[in-house]
Amino acid sequence: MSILRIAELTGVSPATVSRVFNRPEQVSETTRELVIRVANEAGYRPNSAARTLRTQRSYVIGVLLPTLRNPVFAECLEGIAQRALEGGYGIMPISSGYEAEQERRAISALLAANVDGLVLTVTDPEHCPVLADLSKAGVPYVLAYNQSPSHVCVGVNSESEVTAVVRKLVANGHRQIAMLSGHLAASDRARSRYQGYLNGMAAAGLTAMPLIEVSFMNEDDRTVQSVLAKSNSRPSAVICSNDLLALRFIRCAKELGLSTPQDISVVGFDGIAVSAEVSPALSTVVQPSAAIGRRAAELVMAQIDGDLIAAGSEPPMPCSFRKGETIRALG
Amino acid sequence: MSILRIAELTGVSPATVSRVFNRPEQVSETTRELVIRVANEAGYRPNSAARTLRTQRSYVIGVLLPTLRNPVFAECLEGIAQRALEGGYGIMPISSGYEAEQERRAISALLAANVDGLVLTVTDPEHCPVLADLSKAGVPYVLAYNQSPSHVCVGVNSESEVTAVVRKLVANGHRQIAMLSGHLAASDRARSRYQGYLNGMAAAGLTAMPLIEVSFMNEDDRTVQSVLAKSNSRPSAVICSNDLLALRFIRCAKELGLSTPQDISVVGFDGIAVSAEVSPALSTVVQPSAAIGRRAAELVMAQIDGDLIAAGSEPPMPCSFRKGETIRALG
DNA sequence: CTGTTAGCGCCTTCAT
DNA sequence: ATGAAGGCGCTAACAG
Repeated sequence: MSILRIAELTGVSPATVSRVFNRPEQVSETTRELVIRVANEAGYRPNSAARTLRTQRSYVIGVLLPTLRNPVFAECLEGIAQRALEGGYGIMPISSGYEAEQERRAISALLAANVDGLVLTVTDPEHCPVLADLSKAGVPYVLAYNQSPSHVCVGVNSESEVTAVVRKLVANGHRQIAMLSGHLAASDRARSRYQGYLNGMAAAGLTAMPLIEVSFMNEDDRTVQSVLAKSNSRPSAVICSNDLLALRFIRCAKELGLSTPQDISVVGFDGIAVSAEVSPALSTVVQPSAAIGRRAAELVMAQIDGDLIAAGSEPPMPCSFRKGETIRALG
Repeated sequence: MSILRIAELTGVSPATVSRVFNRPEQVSETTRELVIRVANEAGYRPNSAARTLRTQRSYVIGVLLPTLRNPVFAECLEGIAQRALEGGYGIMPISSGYEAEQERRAISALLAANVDGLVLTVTDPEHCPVLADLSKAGVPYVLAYNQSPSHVCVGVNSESEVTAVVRKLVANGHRQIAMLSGHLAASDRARSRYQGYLNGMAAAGLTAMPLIEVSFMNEDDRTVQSVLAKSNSRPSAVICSNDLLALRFIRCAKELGLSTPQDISVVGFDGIAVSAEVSPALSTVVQPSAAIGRRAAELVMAQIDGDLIAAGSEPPMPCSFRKGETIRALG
């Protein structure tokens, strides 16, 4: 069922049928209505491959995210998908599992699929060969969550947000504040959040405690427990670099007989929906994940349309703080 | 950078270059290596739109899921994406938000994008116009989570799983067992789970309690509270039709001063990762969501390859039960 | 406002 | 084992 068939059926030329779908205003109302009616009756659908081949536009945005098992990325993906759809685009997502090798493979698959642009979250935007490949291929892209002066990025200011959390904890009487994070090497977000922690502690005139670094995906609750075991140097509050980690930490502490927030205060980062549904509700920095996704999609679409967007020109999006129930005021 | 350019560069014909990528065994080793080397140096990528136009295969699977905000679907999507990638396919997901109108729109967008097949979860497989559209369009599809004798479905046997839960609760001394669910109209899964509850109660010779039906997306904790308020008829255990609901229920109960499982036992359904990380860890029926996604993808790919798969021929996948910490043994 | 024409890049008989 | 040729369905000049 091609445009030619519709042309036959209506007695107009294929070009006119094409115009009806692409530049309706150039076609007389009579013809237009005729064509539309016949096309509907015939169940005609324009063939997107042919259109893509001809116009060199696939109307597909590729998406590369670390994982969908962390709701923060799933929410973001939904934002991307929605905004893309509104703009007439489809999306093609792949997860990288935080692995450089898979990142490569994924990008390669996405480029092979002729995507017009990409939204992605990479491990390290500063040393990332795939990004170079993309510019070389001339495919516009936008980084989500990553922060880097050399690329177009959509995200929040993790650093200052965490600094603000430290300030808040200090205001609540906390002095022994520790930070729990996944491997810093695996995420620039983790690094900025840690930096924000260091800044906050310094600003408050406090000594930063050693970073508690866990591998997150694995079950290394030991590390955490060993830190909590030394009751003399135990932190009174722990800032976790994401909500999933925070939830796990709370559970882990509880197993050692420490309840939250009575014995230890906990703050997360991300604001995933479920962390508000549990009890105690997690106190956390809420990132606007869906909005980040939407904005990122918007920026790729703009670039695809030829707009030039300067690296670093996108202001950080605002976070909100969810008070929750996992911070206790001391003294 | 087309196949013609590579042909020029190597001095062979375009046909041979094409063969190198599609039927390498038909090309002499010397030529093959030459072409591959040159293609790599030139950064050549086959153009998928052209291939699709020629072969009538897009190597894209469309995916329609209710939402990604429920991790159960995000996990499933990841499974689909992985398996599809392994099979050389990309995926194009859209969420329906549980709304029939959006379902229509999404399917239409997906068909317009020339997908070769679809994996989808619909509200009601028995009265679903979009499914009819799909068969009419001749596009193979597989339902995930839905259960229906008239379509190819991948999922679990919700009904018997819930019945087993009732049995388990009864074995733990529970008699007053209630069920909490989202709107039955919005989901055939919810309906089967409820049916499983009814069956289980009947089998145990117990009187089923009135279904507690909430709208889930909204904040109608009132309904729940009003049920818990009547201390005389309060259930000793509540089966929730999904984990998110269970988590919220636990929180809700706690606000009324009822702790889980001391005052009330709770069982979920889905086994989303996060429900194991909270404390108390949720007792729940664990669906193999990623595996469901993988299998569904596999079945669409098989159908795309021409295999005929009979409706209802796919056996339900096995669930496991996560013991968790939200069931208390009575008496 | 509408028709004619010429590819977009690839695959695939058919021939050699 | 390789080459030549046609066409998948559509759109964008260019005419008229």
